[in-house]
Amino acid sequence: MSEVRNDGKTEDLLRLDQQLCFPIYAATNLIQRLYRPLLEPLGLTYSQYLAMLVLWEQEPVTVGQLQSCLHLDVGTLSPLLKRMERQGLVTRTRDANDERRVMIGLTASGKALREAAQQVPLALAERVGADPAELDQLRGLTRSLVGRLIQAVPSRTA
Amino acid sequence: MSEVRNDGKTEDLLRLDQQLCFPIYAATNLIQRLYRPLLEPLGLTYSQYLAMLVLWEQEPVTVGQLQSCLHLDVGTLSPLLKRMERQGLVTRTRDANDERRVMIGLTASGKALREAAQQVPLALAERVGADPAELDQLRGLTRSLVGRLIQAVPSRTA
DNA sequence: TTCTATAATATTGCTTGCAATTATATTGTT
DNA sequence: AACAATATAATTGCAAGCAATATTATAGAA
Repeated sequence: MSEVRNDGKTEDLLRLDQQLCFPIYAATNLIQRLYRPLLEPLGLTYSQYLAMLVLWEQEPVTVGQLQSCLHLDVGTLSPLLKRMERQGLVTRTRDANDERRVMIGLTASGKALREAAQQVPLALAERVGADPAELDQLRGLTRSLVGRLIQAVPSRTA
Repeated sequence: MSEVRNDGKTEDLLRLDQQLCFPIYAATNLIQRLYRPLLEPLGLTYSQYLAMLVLWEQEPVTVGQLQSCLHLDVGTLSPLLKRMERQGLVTRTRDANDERRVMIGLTASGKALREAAQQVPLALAERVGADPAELDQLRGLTRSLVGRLIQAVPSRTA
């Protein structure tokens, strides 16, 4: 009988352009499409590139450390790292002191790849061509959101 | 011989916390993990939820329209829509005027699902618990980035 | 009309991404 | 020492996500 009963406020909350999640989702998909042709010559996917960014800073690192750095599930990282090992970028070795841990290290060619990767960030920034100050502000706000999300998402370790 | 030769500036560009892409990437993954338990009772994945948001606003719609609304590849949308059809949420019918087009419409239960979805945005906002003004600002900046990205990403229709 | 170019969607093959489960190792308790 | 609890990583099963390719339909040119 009654038509769709809404006070008008809750109805608007379902509009696509009211969502915050959607532009973030769209941005990450579009960004990955932009990275692809830049990373493909390096033999890297976008997530592999992120893993390499971690490893180029610190190495070796356990799978769990990578997990908490990248906020990724182990079910994502395990096969990803195996593919990277198969490509000769990283080494996977059990920690002798704690056989549960797997240490991820860089091979020589993994380390060498850093040189070629140097130009990726600039090439991408050029393609996007946005105001650096605006991007800085966006990064800050997004980081603070990520901080909140980490609190909000139930840790699967429980 | 020579150590890693960098001027220090380009080196920093490869640091994970220098990236804008990474917090966006992490945010979207974490957001989807937050949505999952809210959407699972509705029988929706996150991307299916986004498609429903479009359809609840306008319907029927062609696959191509959904594609440009959501900035998704047709290779993503085609199977997604088939799954939604199998679940009885949407209908897929060839346009009689142009047999190339497939019109996506809502079934009765697809329309009805809107009621149950009403509480999702508020439930999520509550879990995240961030300053609404900050989120508004973030949404604005992200939207403008998405606008730039759309320009930057080569359209596959070419 | 006929033949080619373009448009719209679908399919294939691959890499994520995650929940749930499993396998193995360490720690803690008794 | 024995055994449960915990920690770490791998595996399984499913749904995206996209590039490349294929398929079918319309539009355009000859």
